[in-house]
Amino acid sequence: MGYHHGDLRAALIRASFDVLAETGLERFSVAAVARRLGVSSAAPYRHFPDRDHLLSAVSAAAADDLRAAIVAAVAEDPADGLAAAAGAYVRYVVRTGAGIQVIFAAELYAVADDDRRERTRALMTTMLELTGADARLLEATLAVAHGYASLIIQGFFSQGADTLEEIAGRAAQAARALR
Amino acid sequence: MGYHHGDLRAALIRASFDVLAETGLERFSVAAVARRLGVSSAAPYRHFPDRDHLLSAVSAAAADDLRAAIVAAVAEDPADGLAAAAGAYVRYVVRTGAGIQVIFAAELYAVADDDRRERTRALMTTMLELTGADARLLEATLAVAHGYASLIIQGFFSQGADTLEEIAGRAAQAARALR
DNA sequence: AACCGAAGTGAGAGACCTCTTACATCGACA
DNA sequence: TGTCGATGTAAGAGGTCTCTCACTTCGGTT
Repeated sequence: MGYHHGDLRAALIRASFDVLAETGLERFSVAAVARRLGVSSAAPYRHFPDRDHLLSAVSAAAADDLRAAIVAAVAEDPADGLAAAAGAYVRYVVRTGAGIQVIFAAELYAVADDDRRERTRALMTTMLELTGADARLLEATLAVAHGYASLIIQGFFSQGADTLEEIAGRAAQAARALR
Repeated sequence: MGYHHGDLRAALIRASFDVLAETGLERFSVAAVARRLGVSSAAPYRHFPDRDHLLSAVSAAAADDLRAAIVAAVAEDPADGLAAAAGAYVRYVVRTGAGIQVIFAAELYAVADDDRRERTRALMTTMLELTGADARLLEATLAVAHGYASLIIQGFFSQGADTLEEIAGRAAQAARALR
């Protein structure tokens, strides 16, 4: 594949996940994403007007993926929907490593990207509709899942001691207790 | 107050909290802390060998403060200890705005600062001892509190709609349900 | 009173980042 | 086949940051 990449826009979003997982949002840079793809550091600006818009697109993609993962998990175990959703949430974070850092990142709200905001909202309302939980219980469940996920990302769990799968299970268990 | 500051070391740590609250860990910089205190950007390096050691000291201070807040809250309502602790955790975040971003930040584990690690550990064992909870329940409670706290910091709750105090109450309520 | 060390300062090297500009390449379509 | 627009590049302006170095200030000790 030569001068032209093919689908750089999509590749940038995918590579951004990797960079976020490796360095964290804190050290995320457009330049690092470009390097990872072997394109010049100017190339991303053909597809996104600035760094924040790239991150915003990453955020929208993450919200969509997470939503899909939750939908699938709830479909598999509808009777225990919220717990399944919480487990899926944590597993998603383990898999993608980063989406979460960006889905709810306030700084990105500055970007005039209604798409993103909408997809985050869709994520929430989907959970509401699927599980039939009231807003309060949903909020608590989200907090549990987000708490476990954040702790994982921040390196709270000494690796090796617990499988991430075990942690996801405990998150689901905790969500179940909330009801 | 002239050329010499008095207690710049402590002032740096305090100002770091403000900077963290305003800009987030993501955009934290030693230079910004120095600016805020009106000292030269070289001054902090008289007290901390590098940026990570400053953040590590901030982290240790945050862990201590949070621990004290939790101890006080549990003492006030020992029968409902874990819920009180969760509420205190969220309120602490609201008050200091930032400590949490740094207490569990994996990147700082690189710093050879056993003090910090120890104080984070003390925070956990204190909760264990005070409340008599088993490790599993404690973990779930921490996740709830940390989840609510992270969501607040990330701007998930549209301000105005809920008082932060109300949110802290809901976090405590959720923690209570876990038992 | 003189001095010494702790704690400041100003200047700047070196790294990295964001984003711009002028130019190069290539695929699609006339 | 020729050309044109989309998508890439190289170079660089301008910014911020971390951390260093040589020098200054000043409180406390002798």
